Amino acid sequence: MVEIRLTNTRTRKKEAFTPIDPRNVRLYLCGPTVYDRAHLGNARPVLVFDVLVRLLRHVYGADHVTYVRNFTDVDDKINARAAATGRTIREITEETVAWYHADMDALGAARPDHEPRATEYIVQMIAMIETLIANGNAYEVEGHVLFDVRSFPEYGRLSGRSVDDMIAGARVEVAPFKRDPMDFVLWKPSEADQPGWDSPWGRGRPGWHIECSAMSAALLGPSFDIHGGGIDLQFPHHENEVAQSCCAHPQADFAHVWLHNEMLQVEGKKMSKSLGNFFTVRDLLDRRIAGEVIRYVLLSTHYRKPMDWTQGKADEARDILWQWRLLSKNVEPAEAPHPELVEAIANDLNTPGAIAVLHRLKDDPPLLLSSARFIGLLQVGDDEWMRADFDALDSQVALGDFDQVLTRLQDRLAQIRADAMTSKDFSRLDRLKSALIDAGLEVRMSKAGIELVVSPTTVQKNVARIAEDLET
RNA sequence: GGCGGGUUGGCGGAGAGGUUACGCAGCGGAUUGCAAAUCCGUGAAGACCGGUUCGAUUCCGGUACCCGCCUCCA
Repeated sequence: MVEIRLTNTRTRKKEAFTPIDPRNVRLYLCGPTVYDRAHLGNARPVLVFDVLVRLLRHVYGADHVTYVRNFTDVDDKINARAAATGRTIREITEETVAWYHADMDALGAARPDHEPRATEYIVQMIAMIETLIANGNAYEVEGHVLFDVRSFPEYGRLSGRSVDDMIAGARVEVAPFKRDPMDFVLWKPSEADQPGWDSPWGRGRPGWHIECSAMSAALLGPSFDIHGGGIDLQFPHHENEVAQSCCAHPQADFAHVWLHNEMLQVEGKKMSKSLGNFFTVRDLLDRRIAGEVIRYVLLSTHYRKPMDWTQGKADEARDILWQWRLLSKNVEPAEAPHPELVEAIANDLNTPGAIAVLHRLKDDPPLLLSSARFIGLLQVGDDEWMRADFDALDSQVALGDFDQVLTRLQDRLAQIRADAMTSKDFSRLDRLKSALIDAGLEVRMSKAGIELVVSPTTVQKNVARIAEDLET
């Protein structure tokens, strides 16, 4: 069996992965707060986990993995969006969930087994908060319930901070009713115009952190295998989850392995609205950058390193995928991926190493195909982006399939070339050739004949025009 | 101030204490009416300063610079 090694934030080491129960390997990934389109950085942990889940299913069996990713659908940002647009919270969250699904689908990320919504687990959250109060880890004050960080000696261990350090560096205004400045909210009161649920502490809504603790416990149990997210969630979100879950389930030990991906940058800078380099996955798709291309770029840097999104990388990825697509056209995939590729992924999800393996498989298209698919590339149906549409074409001639246009062109060119070879006058042929190259076509002439190959830059419309002119 | 990530050849980007990463670009050759594609070959690296070692880009310490978290942004 393939040995999987993962870097565990909890221990700061790369460790051999041993599931609690090999018949049911359980993972949890913090999902989005649904108030707007997912930006490119949101896609990174999703793809990291997508690759991880593919590996785990390969090793432990497709039916022996449970992958949970939540939707946070109660949050003050959502409330603000509703107030600003005059729409209902429900409309906004439903719409955003649908967007999220569409965008992540486009990146080839398989849907998790469960996608719980926070609002469906309020009962479990209230129960967990009651337990925390009963255990002496939380207290109610002025309609709020707060977690008492001093009651959990391990607090700060995941993120490598001590409570005292955090207080020293804190720049937060501390609510006067907190026992300790680092205490965080489990439950807070809602105004009449805010979403709220009845609870032992009055009508209110949950704090952010308790959601993930309650949903992971409900769907995966108090102890499970892998928990992940962006490194920015390590503190406070994940630290607080650990505190809540471990105190509510003292006999359990919550997530065994913590995986954190480093952040994404754009052209060397942090992606932010103020820098004007902020964009969503949908923005890229709308610019006709294929989901598969985005996936390739994100997987071409190891998940624990900061990664830079650049247009140059997107272009290179497009060209490589195009080449692989041509190579594996009409090819049946081999039965299994290349062992070295699986080994690379098993070694702390070394996706750049896996891509290097793919490059070496150019001579074996079936194996290239099965191996690429192991990391979600060259999937059936993801090659839509290779077909330019004819919508804008206002040709007089009915064109039919573009392949037929190319075949006709090839034949005409071959004829013209044969004539040129005898007359030694290549001027017309050269003019045609450069016109076709300008239109983005590859023109391959050999003794065997002429082959026209579409490239990522082919403007089919222009090629069709040339073909048309040649006919008349 | 505290915690963490990064710094590899022109660009992107890995593994490994000693033997080719890989890709893109470049260069040389084969091939071609000319090209393209393809094939063959090839140069090019490890921020800086110390230490450990027979040997370090890889381990340890320090310096510099970049980035992030500590503020419910993955």
